[in-house]
Amino acid sequence: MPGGRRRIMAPGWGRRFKGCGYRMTVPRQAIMEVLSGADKHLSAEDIYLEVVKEYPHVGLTTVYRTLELLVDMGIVFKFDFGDKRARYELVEGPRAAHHHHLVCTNCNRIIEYTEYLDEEKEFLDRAEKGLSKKYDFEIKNHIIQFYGLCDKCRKKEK
Amino acid sequence: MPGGRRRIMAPGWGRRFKGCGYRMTVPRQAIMEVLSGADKHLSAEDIYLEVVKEYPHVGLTTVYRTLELLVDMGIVFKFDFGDKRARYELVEGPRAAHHHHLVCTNCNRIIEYTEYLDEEKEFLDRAEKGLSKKYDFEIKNHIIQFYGLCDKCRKKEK
DNA sequence: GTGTCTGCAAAGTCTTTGCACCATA
DNA sequence: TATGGTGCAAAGACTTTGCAGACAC
Repeated sequence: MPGGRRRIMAPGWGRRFKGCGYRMTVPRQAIMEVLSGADKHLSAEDIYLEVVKEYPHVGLTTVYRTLELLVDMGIVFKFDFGDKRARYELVEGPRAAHHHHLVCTNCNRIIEYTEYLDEEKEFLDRAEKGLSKKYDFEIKNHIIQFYGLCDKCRKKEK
Repeated sequence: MPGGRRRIMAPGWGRRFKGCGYRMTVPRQAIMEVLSGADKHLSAEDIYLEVVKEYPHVGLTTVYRTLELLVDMGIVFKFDFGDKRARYELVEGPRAAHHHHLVCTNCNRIIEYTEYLDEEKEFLDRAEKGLSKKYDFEIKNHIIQFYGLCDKCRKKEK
């Protein structure tokens, strides 16, 4: 379901893995394909279910291990939305336009938005520059999330 | 340890609980005191260990249940830093100056910063206003986190 | 007195680990 | 062939649930 029928060969990844001292394998290839074709952040289980359709022998453990690898390599970003399962998303990729999230604290619905990115960029550039200098901290990524009630839950509360 | 020896009576809370249809009890009072005296975001267990010092009969379950209540009431904010345990912090309170976090993805150290809040406010005000209108979303809170490597971990990596 | 709250123990959920076998380079 | 990778099952960590007894109002 996530990623649909698309088969994307994700060609450059083998090199990327090798460059980091890792091997390219069938499960890893499959996971990269799912991530490349995904149109939203996926949980480990989402990815697993997708991979298993084509490669039934692959285990959930491998998905977790590969995701950890990908996060370490900086290829994938890991999100926490407050429900307990983590979500994963390609840092850069065909559809990985930069975006942020509105998280409904009642029903856990997640709305992505891409507005205000210019204003954001201006603010973030300044903050990142200043903070990394002041705290000697190498910033690799950031997250902005707004929490509150989505339209449906607001209506219910009334 | 978190919160030290301070005993803060947190007087208004009883009314707040009642106002929401809940009762003020000894464990709840104790938890509010710990949160009020805390000088950083605490995990459920941190709070539990602190409460138990004074009220040994209180259970961890009650801490979890109370925190959930407090989050629902909008009194406490719940953070996820990527390690799996959630952290809690009073939304407003004696020392709850607004701040954000730098999270080291290697050692999980968390650095709070309060710089750039003016620039941030400007950007956030505009974004909040626009987003809540566009998505009919009632924004109650927000989070900004930068991920990367802290000074110590940068040195180690070299 | 009544409905809420609490503690304990047990269950649940997501994630990680141990280990023997397998596959990539 | 030598490591690194994999799957399965079991363990682990944090959090939630069930239930009888206790307490606030």
